Amino acid sequence: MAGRPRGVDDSVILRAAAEVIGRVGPAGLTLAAVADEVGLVPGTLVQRFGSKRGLLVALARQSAHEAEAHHERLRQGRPSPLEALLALAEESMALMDTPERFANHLAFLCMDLTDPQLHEYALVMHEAQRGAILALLDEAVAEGELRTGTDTAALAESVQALIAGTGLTWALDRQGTLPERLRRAITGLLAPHTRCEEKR
Amino acid sequence: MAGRPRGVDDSVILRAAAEVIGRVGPAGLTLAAVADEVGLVPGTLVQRFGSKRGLLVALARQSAHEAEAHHERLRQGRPSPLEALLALAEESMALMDTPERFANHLAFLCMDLTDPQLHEYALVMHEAQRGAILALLDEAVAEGELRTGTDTAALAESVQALIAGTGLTWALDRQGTLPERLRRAITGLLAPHTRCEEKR
DNA sequence: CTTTCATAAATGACTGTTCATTTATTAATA
DNA sequence: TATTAATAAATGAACAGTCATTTATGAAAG
Repeated sequence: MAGRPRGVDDSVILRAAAEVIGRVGPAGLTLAAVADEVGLVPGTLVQRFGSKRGLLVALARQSAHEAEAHHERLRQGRPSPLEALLALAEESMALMDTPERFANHLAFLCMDLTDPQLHEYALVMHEAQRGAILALLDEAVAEGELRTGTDTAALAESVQALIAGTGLTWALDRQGTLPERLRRAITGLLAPHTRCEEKR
Repeated sequence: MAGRPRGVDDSVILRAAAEVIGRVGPAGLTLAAVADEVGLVPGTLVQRFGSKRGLLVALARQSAHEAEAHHERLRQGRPSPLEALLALAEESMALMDTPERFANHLAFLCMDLTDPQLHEYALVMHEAQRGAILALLDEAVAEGELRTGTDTAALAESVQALIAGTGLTWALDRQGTLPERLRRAITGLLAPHTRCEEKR
């Protein structure tokens, strides 16, 4: 006994919300803007997600799930663990192709940090990313790309910090492209621990 | 020709604004909250700073000037350039002693990035910090703490990214204290380039 | 008396939320 | 099969609250 079918799917609405956040930031986000984007009306969004905050929670949950799923199939088709690591870094910034969008999405993440329920999902994403980084570093050691004995756990934390931090410096000084700066920063960090570095 | 003297100084108001931002975030910032903090009334702030945005611009300007002045006298009393560098990292997070406050101040920085006028001051702060980091790294090379031939420019960029990024990871997983994690991350990054590392 | 600072009240715009109503679809009944 | 009931989705108008800003007025100094 189903009633009227939904005109637009939840995931479409959430994607629209993410798009709006990227454009006007989390503070400028309004139900009217999201509703406009998908051809609905503000009240409908409240009825479907309970409240504005409910929509944001749903968005955080979807993002977390998507990120986890993405990390699973990251190694496929990459020539080496370290190349896969660089790909992870770049693709984690997929939605942030301009300094403004990066800033707005980062601001959304900051908002997450002050709301217990949102923080939960942000933490899931964060730990999934660190797990993926650590796995790739361990694999790099196993395959001989990195020196045996490397403290991969400490390195993983630094790599993760470097990814977010490089995005921020890029958004500030706006020089070059983000992918190229990520590549430079990460390879610079890992260079002293690579095998070929031993020949120096 | 002075009329009635001001009850509270501009700098006091701006400090209060920074405090409010740290507590409720830039989105939750309201003129009423700031006015309350200093014992004034919202309208007064509008008259003195032109608008809410004017107050934020003034805050950004003051922060930039304070940061520049602070970097000047950073080397004094520090045993070594690298120790001074660690001090710089820790003190740049002075206002962000809790994960929430870090998140809120970072969100304010993100807001800066989308407003041309605010971005200008954020850029000044950013470049002043990078200049200070670079100077300390160069000094470390000159004094023999770091290997000669080290690419200090590239390293400075990484250090700066690492500072902000480590703050973010700390705000997310909330493990340990920020100073100790900053110290670990930065020394880890620099370790391969230190002199004593050559003995390996 | 003029100038500057501060106040208090009022305004106007914006926004999340609610509610009654309409629309579209499925299930049951004769 | 044709018709009716039940259900969920969506609408549009209205509500209530918040907040920055403006205006008119008073107070404190030179």
